[in-house]
Amino acid sequence: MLHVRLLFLLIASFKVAAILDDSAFFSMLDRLKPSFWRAKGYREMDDHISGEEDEGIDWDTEDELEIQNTVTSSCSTLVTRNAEAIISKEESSSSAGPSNSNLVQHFLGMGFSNKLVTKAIKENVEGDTESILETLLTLSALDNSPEEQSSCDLNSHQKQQCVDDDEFSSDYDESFLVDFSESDSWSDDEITENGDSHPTILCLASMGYTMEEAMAATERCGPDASIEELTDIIYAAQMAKTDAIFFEEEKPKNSCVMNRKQKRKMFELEAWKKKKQKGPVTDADEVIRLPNPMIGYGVPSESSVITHRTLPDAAIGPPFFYYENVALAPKGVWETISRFLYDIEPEFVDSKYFCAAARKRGYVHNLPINNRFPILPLPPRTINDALPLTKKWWPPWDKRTKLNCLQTVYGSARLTDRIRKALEKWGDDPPLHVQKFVIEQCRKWNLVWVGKNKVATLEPDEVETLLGFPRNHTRGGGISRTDRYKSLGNSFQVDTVAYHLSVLKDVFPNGINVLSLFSGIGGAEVALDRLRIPLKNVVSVEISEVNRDIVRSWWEQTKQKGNLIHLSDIQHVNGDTLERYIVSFGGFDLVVGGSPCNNLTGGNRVSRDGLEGEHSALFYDYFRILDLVKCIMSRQN
DNA sequence: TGAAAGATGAATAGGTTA
DNA sequence: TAACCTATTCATCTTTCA
Repeated sequence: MLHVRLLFLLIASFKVAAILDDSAFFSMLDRLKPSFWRAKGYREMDDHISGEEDEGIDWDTEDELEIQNTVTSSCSTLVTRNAEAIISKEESSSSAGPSNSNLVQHFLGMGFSNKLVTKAIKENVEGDTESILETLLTLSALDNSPEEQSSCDLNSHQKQQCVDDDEFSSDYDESFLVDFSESDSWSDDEITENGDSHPTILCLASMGYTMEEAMAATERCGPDASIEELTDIIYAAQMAKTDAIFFEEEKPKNSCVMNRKQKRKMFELEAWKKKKQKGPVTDADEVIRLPNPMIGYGVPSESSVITHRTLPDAAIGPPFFYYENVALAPKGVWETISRFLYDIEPEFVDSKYFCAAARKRGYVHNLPINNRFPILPLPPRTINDALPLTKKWWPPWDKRTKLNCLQTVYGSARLTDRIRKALEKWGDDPPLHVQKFVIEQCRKWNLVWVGKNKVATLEPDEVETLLGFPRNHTRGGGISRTDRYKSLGNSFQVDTVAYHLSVLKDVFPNGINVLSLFSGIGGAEVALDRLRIPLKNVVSVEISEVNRDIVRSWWEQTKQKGNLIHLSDIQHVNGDTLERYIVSFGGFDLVVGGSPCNNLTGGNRVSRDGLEGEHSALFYDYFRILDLVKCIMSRQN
């Protein structure tokens, strides 16, 4: 078996891209973003479960069992050793001459040691970066030749002794997910008798995944699965790990597995080379632009409608899924979301084409897009039609016909009082600067005219109506006015979502099984109900007790015939949970949800951190669960 | 103690103009 | 084409008040 492992060492020593399809390779590696691995520690399972949820569930999933029996591969030690060199402060003081300092720093930043960089530069006097890079790769391979791996290869016992030192661990903040496995029981039996292994497994191993990971993923997805699919599965399994694993991560590492940082380094290295070869990234390559007008594949009120699109192969097949978030997210966010959700192009739609309030959102889904229909009657699409009592008092110099986005916070009574007093000074024709001030405040806080010189904030029930919910949907049950605004502000615009989901009515005439993630106040459930699509089984995952109560109350008041199951924390939803429901229901027909936008929205002045943000990172749980559902369901079919 | 009010800009896109 | 202007944004934190 030794020669097989030597092969791994060689593979890891050279460009992985050479043995992979470029797009698959970069797609896979690009997913390994820092935020991806910076998920918060998982807490104990304490999901609140109602309905038919059973007690005494065995939370150890088959997936986890597979993972927990995984082992570490010695092949990735190569990169580990390089990475150790990266963070050596002593080494970081370059000995190269001043003229090369930028070059040295550049390669140091890639993760090569100062020693190797200096040597490579000396060997390439012309200073050609491409040549230096090639030399560095070669030197890295030699520097990590099998002879130098004495403490880290050959058998599992010895591998245990290959411990990442403190310096290494401290530098790699993503490393808490490094150990996919806790045991280290890789036996040579897991390589085929003749010493060969499936090429895909070799590729995965060369990327730093353990052989067990690679084999488990291959087993689950079949031998013909793409590298991208396999890495997705491995990731999903990783994310399904419980906190016990994370606590283990705080201990000194006994693994030689290439960690996320190292994988990222590899990606950066390859990406830099690719960039050099192709030149600067162009808009056409990567940037997702918002459409103008923002009508997606079409809205009821517009004549130009796209009725056909081609989905990526990985996106085809059950379940249907529907993901939502704010359109105006920081740059790169939608590219990442799209990349994770099977490279489906987002559909950006402004709900101002459905109702009287703007709501610019992006939707990634694999639903059909032909034969959509809206909920009837169509909701009013102007402020005056939606709020007819305001028409009488609307001054001619306020040209608004649409409200801006319905937010989670609203203007105060004191503000509207100040506006009234400012206007009363001037009679019917306030000067332009006063008009400008008033209009600015009205736009900012969505104020409407309710009397002479009187503006007012929207009432919660008016917000409910504008968003397509039943009046008083969020009222009562102990919820404050402030929390009503907050829950509503975080919700779907029902008519918009229903228009997209309407295609499911013919597909599931007898009802639908729904996995609703980040349910909130039940926008998806209300949309399906308003479409008259029977809700057979709904597993609703929502962290807020107040919101869960709202949905439960709606469920009872609308006399739903199906089953509603509530789970609280999406981070506790694992493969076993999902498999139980899938077996019980015969599968989920729709996975729907919009993950938190807190760290994406422009209104957040404190922590607009993108998908790395504390809340918005939960997008990866949406992907994790969706991918698990797809995998479990495909395994059952 | 909980609810409401007030203070806190930047990122981004689109339009206009020189 | 670049510079400038305008408009928009599923928010967070601290203070005030009843």
